[in-house]
Amino acid sequence: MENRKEDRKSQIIDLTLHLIQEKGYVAFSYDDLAKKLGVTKASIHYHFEKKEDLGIAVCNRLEQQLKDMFYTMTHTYVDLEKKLHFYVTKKAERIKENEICLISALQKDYESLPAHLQEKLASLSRMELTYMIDLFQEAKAKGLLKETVDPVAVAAIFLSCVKGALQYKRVMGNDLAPKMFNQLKDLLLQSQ
Amino acid sequence: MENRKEDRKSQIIDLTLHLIQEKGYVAFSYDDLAKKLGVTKASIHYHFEKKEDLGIAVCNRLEQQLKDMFYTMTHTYVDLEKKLHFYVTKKAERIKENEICLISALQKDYESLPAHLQEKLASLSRMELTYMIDLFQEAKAKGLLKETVDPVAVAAIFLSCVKGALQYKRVMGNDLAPKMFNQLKDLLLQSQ
DNA sequence: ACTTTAACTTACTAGTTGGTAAGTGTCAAT
DNA sequence: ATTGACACTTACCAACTAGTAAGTTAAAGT
Repeated sequence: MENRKEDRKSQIIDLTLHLIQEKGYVAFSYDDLAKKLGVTKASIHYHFEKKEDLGIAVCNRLEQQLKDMFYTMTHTYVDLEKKLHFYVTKKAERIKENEICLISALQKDYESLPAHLQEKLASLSRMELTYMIDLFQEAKAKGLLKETVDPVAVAAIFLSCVKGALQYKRVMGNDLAPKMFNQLKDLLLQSQ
Repeated sequence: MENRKEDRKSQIIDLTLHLIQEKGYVAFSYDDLAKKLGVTKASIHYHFEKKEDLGIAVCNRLEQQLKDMFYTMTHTYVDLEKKLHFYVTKKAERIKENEICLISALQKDYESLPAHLQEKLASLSRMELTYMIDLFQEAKAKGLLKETVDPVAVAAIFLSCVKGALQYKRVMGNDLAPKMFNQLKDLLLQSQ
């Protein structure tokens, strides 16, 4: 059957996602995967011949997740304030589960990445920022944001804070992230 | 002479700083150091027996740099805007040299770090944030910031943006970072 | 019954990693 | 002249890395 193969492939990608979050691209190994799946290293190489192939598969999965999330966000809510709130809480949930942003996790090993993966990752990063810019642009057009707000700048600020909050959580506890996002809400949203 | 030894030690720490920025703690090796210094690997082990020892020396160097910088910042300027501007431009200089924040660079490999280094790094990270909180607290007391500003939250937001800007520079070019910091200035400072 | 294919395992290679033991040359102090 | 510390080098080691070649097993297709 066709899906048996796809199941195992998918399983490997899932596991790799978690391992990259935990250790990064350089530090995770085919042996880590093999041991956790109860198979041999060579079996992983059968599904993904080179580490780079697996890395690209992970990036594609990430791209799909990002697209799905922004699709859900823009199509399940009409109200733009709720769209933003959806994104913030969705990301905030992951902070509580100790899930570091995967794009950040890959970005840290950028210099050690094969060229093809570097490009993939750069385009992923641009994509995420572009989605965010669109969102703030739309929100501003509807008068939800303060007049002085530049959508490009706040998109970058917002994403930096999401990624930063995840890092600070480890050393500063759980209270900091909500404070940060409440503060951002106060600073950005038009008070009525 | 005493300083011959300290020179070489210092030289190794300097090089390690750059290598960690480039590749991270896990990915840099004693062989990298040895080749760049034109000596053998064993010679590096003579100065820093374990990789962890070198890691701790790097953290201590970092701590001193951080203390020096905040000392300079708080004692050469009175105005908060100028203090922050000093901090941002100091960091911005490093952006141009493709130097990402070293604390961030180490933080990304957190899970792979020896326990002692994890603690050292956590305290370094807390220290940086605490300095920043003090700064914003002082500024708020002087009425420079908006009433709704929480010093703890904005300190974390500001540092997240500094670290985030460094990462976005690679994929988004040089224009984004200034936009982010001008926006933050607009959002935080009391307009008159 | 035969062939093919997917999904492996066994057994390996070559290179790199952090780390060590033992020896070498240089130099300053005694 | 001898000692002793310093800053190394040579020559290792065991563990781990990505990656490969060849053989195995089970199931599906013909």
